[in-house]
Amino acid sequence: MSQRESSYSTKELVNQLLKDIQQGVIQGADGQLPTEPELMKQYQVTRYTLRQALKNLANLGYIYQAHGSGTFARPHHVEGAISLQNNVGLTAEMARQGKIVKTTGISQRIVPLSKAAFVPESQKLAQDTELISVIRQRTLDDEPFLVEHSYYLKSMVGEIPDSALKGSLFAFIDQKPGLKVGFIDSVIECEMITGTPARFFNLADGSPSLVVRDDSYLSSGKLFAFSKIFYDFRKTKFFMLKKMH
Amino acid sequence: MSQRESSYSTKELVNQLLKDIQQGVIQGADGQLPTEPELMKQYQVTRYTLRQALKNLANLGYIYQAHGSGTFARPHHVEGAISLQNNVGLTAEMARQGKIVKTTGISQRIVPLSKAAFVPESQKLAQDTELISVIRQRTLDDEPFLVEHSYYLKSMVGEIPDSALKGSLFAFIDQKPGLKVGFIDSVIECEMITGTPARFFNLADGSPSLVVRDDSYLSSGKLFAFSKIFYDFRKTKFFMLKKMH
DNA sequence: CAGTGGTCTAGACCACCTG
DNA sequence: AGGTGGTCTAGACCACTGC
Repeated sequence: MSQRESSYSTKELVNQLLKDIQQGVIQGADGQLPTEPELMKQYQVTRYTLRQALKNLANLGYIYQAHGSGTFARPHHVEGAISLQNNVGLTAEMARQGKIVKTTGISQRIVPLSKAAFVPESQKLAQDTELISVIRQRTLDDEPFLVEHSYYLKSMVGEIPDSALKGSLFAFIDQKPGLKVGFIDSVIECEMITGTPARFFNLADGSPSLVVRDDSYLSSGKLFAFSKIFYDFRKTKFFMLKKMH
Repeated sequence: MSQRESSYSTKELVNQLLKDIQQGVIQGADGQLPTEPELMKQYQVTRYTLRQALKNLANLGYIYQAHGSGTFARPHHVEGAISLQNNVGLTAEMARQGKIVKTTGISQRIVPLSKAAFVPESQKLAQDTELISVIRQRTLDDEPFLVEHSYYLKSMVGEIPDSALKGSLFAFIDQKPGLKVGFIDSVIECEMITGTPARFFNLADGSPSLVVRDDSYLSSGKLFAFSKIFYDFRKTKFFMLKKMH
């Protein structure tokens, strides 16, 4: 761990603690971390900030806190799995595991809602709502991995430059002034696929696929996009940590 | 909303707020809830307790808070979906939606780890660890829904009476003194099934299934069970809310 | 600029685990 | 009994939104 002049914000403390945990410089041989009073002193933060940071790390699966016993580092995650709770984006998350996500196929066009292949799960929009339809094929370590079909509400996000389509569309939206992503409703299911997705994965029509349906909202609560992502079921595992209380 | 003598705990406040939101007695026509100072006054709690409760409700998808604008009720969840974040158990969650989960087939036996059909994702145990193997077939509204194969560490949970096998094994564990469930690692994937699960679902060998692999830990951090649940992919949707920040 | 939720401080007391 | 994390109080200041 390192000393600092100004005090840590929760976010900074999360990053610093994570670094120190991964380098093994704060936990003992049994994985136990210092007590909260000691961590408060070491990192010069109040208990509130410390506990916010520890809660974040627990939600990400890096530590757990046992009432009456102490705080402990956890052995690492399931290999190759995609965290459902993590929100750094797919590319960044895979990069952490040394894997590379590339976008190999893109198409963009404008359609009215009435012509969309699917609609949001829990929201009604006018039939003539203008949508930007984006279909992307993406690979993981140069092998077919997913087909993503997204609809963005044109009235909310404006134009999407081709340069933004190759990387994280999510980051592009978040950067625009006045557009802050708030939350995403996800539905995970298993569906038979045909046509383009099946061919991209080199699977027969009628093969299964792990499918994630997302409805994306701004922090203001307004829907700005909805999408459907087809994953190659042979290469995909989703991971999450459920906490009891 | 109702008046109370003693002040609410966070958990009680969550339940009370949820009731008041679902009955529509606190939000306006546009779904906006009173401001935090007003809610503090109405429910006689401090801001800390109130915000803990609101955070819980937001994580469950019932409300969202928009910085600078206010707190709003959200339209309801995806029909028939199983929340990945909810921890009341499958039976109770389905009951909320008016659906009934029954256990139709049970088998229990003792096996060593070396004979288990699968092992925990991220933990090594001795090959001779004694396990209680439990296989259960469960229906949703009297139609085949899932096949669950669980292994419990005998040294930790002791005997499991037949009476406990019909309902929530989870609740049975949690009730035993000294056994408090802490967290569960879940991995979701899509897998081809054959044999018993396929026949239970009336599907051909090689049909897909939505599979959830759980590793269950006590609050002390010790693994006490691991399981694999096969869901009929035609009837299963998982739901979760991802929050950004 | 007024009003909203978001972050942080400082401190008290409670509940749980271990010796 | 002593030490751990969990909950709660009371209050300050910051950041964002909308008029």
